[in-house]
Amino acid sequence: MMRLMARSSGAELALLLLGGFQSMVDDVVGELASRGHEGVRASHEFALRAIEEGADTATELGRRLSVSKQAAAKTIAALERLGYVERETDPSDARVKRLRVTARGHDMMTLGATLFTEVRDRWAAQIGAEQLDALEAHLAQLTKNRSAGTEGLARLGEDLGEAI
Amino acid sequence: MMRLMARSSGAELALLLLGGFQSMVDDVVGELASRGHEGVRASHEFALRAIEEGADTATELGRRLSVSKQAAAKTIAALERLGYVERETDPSDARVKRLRVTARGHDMMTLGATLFTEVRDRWAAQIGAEQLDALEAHLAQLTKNRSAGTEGLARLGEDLGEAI
DNA sequence: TATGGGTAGACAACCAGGTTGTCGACCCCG
DNA sequence: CGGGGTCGACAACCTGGTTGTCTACCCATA
Repeated sequence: MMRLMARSSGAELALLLLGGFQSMVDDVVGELASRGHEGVRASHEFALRAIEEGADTATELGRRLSVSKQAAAKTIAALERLGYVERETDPSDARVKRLRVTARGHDMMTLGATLFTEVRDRWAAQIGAEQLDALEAHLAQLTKNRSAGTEGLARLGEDLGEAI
Repeated sequence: MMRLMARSSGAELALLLLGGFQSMVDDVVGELASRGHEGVRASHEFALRAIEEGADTATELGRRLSVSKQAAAKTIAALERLGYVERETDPSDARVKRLRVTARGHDMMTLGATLFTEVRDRWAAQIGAEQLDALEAHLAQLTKNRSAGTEGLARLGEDLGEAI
């Protein structure tokens, strides 16, 4: 029996995709930390963006992120602790706690977006803008039948379990 | 202030990479489950491969996976429970429990590798083999300075935390 | 030969981020 | 005015990591 069986080319590709993702995220999160946003995780950025885009209650955030409302509530608690969102009871419906992204939250979102784009620009410089555009387009095509948006993030835990 | 701020193109790319990874893994794990390997996670496949390639003790597996030996021990326990590895005390060093991949373990690894490759082949059919090769080559180039191998997997939890 | 330093693995406590289930408060419709 | 559905809180639990501590063991050296 042969030892050291070659890693399948498919698995290689999966690892490469994961590595690319990790690389970007590590970079952005690290830079974010060094610019006054310690403790933030990429998930926070995505959740914050969802809130800003209208998911301004725990239940709705859970829906957008494809996660239970309890899980969303935990994320919100973290966001609140870090000063990125504020909660206040909706005057027109005493059941709901309305979420509002704070100024610091907006700062973080903006900086995060910028940092992500900077990484992408660096990549473009490295392999050529056309190549990177093509890579992105192909990836979009290959995953277009699945929910590749922010919702996908929610299933990361699950997929990670499966994936790591 | 404008609402609905566009997602940064960089973040978009990160999400695409993650989506691609998830897509492959979901596919493979699902197929594995339907072929007699229920309960296996992609991490198991990677850990098993590391064991087969020589990381045949808990401590060494931890090293390869960039994870604590305790975490490696938990993975090994899962692998053992699923019947993919066996442990026995090393006759020449009573401290170590030597790991051995079982026949079923080899089956799973082989099938997993095949399934990953099949997904890759499907992708090649979808966007063209040259395009996929180029995508892979570019990704490899972009991540070549980081440990893009199996070790990266271990940090998934961490990165996920950061990333989701 | 005794002893002590380093290593392997077991065990416990803990944490993060998910899950489900239950509950009280509340809205709104009939 | 009463009841069904929704919101958020709380509790218990799971998974897959972490650190710290402990015992058993190997090995080198005084």
